[in-house]
Amino acid sequence: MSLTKQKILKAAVDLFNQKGYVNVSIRDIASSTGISVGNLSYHFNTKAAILENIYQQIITERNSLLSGIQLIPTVKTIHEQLSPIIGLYQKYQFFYLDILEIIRANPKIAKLHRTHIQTQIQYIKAVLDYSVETGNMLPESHKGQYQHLSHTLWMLLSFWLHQQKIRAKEGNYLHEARSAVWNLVIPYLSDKGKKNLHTIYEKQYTISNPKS
Amino acid sequence: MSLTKQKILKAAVDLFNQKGYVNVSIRDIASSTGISVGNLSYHFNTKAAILENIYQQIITERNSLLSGIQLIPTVKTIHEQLSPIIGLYQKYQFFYLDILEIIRANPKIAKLHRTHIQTQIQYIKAVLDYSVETGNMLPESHKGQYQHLSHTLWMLLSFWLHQQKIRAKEGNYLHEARSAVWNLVIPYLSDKGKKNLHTIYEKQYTISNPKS
DNA sequence: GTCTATAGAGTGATAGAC
DNA sequence: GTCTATCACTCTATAGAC
Repeated sequence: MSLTKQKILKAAVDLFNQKGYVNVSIRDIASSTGISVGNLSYHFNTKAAILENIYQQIITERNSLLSGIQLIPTVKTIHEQLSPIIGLYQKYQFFYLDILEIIRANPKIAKLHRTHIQTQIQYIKAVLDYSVETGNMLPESHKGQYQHLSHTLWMLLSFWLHQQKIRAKEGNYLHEARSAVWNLVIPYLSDKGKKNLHTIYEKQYTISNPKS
Repeated sequence: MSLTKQKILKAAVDLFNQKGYVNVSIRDIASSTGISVGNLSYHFNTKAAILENIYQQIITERNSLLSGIQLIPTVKTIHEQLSPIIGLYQKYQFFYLDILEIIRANPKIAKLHRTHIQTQIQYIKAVLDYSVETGNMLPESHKGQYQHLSHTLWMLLSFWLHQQKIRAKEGNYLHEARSAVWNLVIPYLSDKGKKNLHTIYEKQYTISNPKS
């Protein structure tokens, strides 16, 4: 990809994150890149084309992130791996914040993203199942329990920034989102799992309380 | 409030729910109401004025709903009261779905809604605390646990429709949102609480599984 | 109260010179 | 590849007749 194309995409992501997808015009992107509208349109025919390229970028980054991950999830590795995952949600936050508008206007991305979400939830479920096997989590107490939990965990991660924006809470995004995840999981941890989690947070008083 | 004003607000809510707040023009609202743009502007100076009136309507309905509620929450009354609350999220879904765009463009509503959310979370917390007193829920196992849980419950309720739209799942909104709430709470229920919950769902196999 | 007509500022996208 | 100029359109809001 040409340098100009890369610069356009970078400027676009920054602007989208700042003002929201629908509030950024191709004029804004052009001037922020330092080129003319005509030139921008030469590189990307439409605004949708820019979005599609960014989405490809998101998928690529996420895949390379997941492929680099330890296959044996322990409490510690899960804790550490949450960091880059949450980081992606932040880097391309406009996509997750404005997802409803985006899929309304772009059926192609809508479909891709839908299966992507499905994959993510199943990935979480697999980590939970494996944690049962390694004795960090208790077995399901009723059928479907961990499917539900996976779904809620996904919601927590993918809407965390959204709720933070709405409530105008500024705190440490990574830290708080990760705390919320662990607090949700705690009741399902075995004694072994709890002990492992405690080791991670031992330097702190406890898993941080929400700021009410 | 004049009949015309009421008709405008009703048409506006319907259109906002269908197409999303930003995608509805005052022309759309006028023609859907069956009046001219000029006439619409006579009744509401700006699009923001329409939104503010709708927001007032939401608050009024919610207050009258909460004031009519049993003060002694049991598992059964909580279950029943979830229905009208979830119903409100559905009736004014555009507000919750497009909340980010709405607060971006309307600081006044942003501030009101922020304190409103705060109240809701504290209300949930109060219900949990009371449920501990009545023996339906276990005492907190660590400080801040139920504050966290209240927050997550609020997220689940307020983003449920959002995730449903994104994932293009059509199922029964009330039924599924309520199941998600109970599934989140189950690990914290006492034996008494579990028994009471079981009574409610006894005609079903179990609390419904998510559709994967 | 209700209408038509229009101002004025945006938008995405394109034509055509260099 | 890059630019300027412009088309064709949509939007909110208002002016002024009835």
